[in-house]
Amino acid sequence: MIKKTGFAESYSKVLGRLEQEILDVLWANGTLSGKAVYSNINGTREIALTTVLTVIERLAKKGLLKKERREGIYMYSCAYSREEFASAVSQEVFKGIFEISASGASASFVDILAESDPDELDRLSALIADKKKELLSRRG
Amino acid sequence: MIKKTGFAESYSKVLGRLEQEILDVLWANGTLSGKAVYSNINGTREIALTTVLTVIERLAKKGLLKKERREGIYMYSCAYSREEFASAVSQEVFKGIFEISASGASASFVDILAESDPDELDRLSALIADKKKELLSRRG
DNA sequence: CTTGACATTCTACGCATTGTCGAATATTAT
DNA sequence: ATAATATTCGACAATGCGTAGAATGTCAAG
Repeated sequence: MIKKTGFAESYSKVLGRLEQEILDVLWANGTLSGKAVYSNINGTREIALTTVLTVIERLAKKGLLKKERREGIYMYSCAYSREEFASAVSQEVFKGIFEISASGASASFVDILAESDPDELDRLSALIADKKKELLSRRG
Repeated sequence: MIKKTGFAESYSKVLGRLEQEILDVLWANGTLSGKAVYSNINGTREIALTTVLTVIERLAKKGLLKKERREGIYMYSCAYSREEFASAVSQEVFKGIFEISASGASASFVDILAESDPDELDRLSALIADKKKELLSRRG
């Protein structure tokens, strides 16, 4: 068991709230106009159109969204799938954590994975098996 | 293989540079005065004493450092071991990433783990097996 | 070609976090 | 008490995110 420390919450930030919402909407819907994204989010909470558009633009500028003009208006879509995005971010985050301590990380990973998506445990086992084979064949 | 995306670096930040340096010095040395921490870091690069002290204070305020007066001056030490810290931060970070995509995260985790510490793969297998048992017994 | 509706961009503020320090204050030893 | 040393305070810059009004651009109908 791992102690409740209270300090760690602040380090969990991968995406801001609105950024996350925007990506979620686009992952769910494929390609949408800025206004359509806004409509989705505004259905849930009060927010100004320009707020959503501003953050959409920032995400596009960062390369997370594709922007293309279609029949007069700009349409946005995610530049990376959920999985691609999670992979890329994970790589960096994991590197950072391993720099602190590799041993502490594995245990936490399994704990949290089991909590958030137990079925993934099997898939993870398979991934490890594959990776081991890969390593062996590379050496042998 | 995972594509180089370029956007992910910014999301890897767990600690700021100076924060990390300070914790590293204290993890390596146990308990030190602020000035001693400063000396360690100043040996590597130019920095003002007060800069180091300020960040030390912030870390202490966050609960990451313990502060106690000993023979007239304040001494600092890490409130958590490297492993504890990595665990706690990992938990939060993993939660955040799993919200995006658990499968993408697993793949990356294995990749990076294999790269940075291949022997940990076996340990990870064992952890998964244990966790599965744990889940089964909890249900059954 | 002008006008009005709608789309897009610009600019800017607030807040939080981190790095950076000098100045002010407190403590201690002589 | 005074000088040296230790500690705290307040400040500024840079960055990132959320927020949104103002300004500008686009385009079709009249």
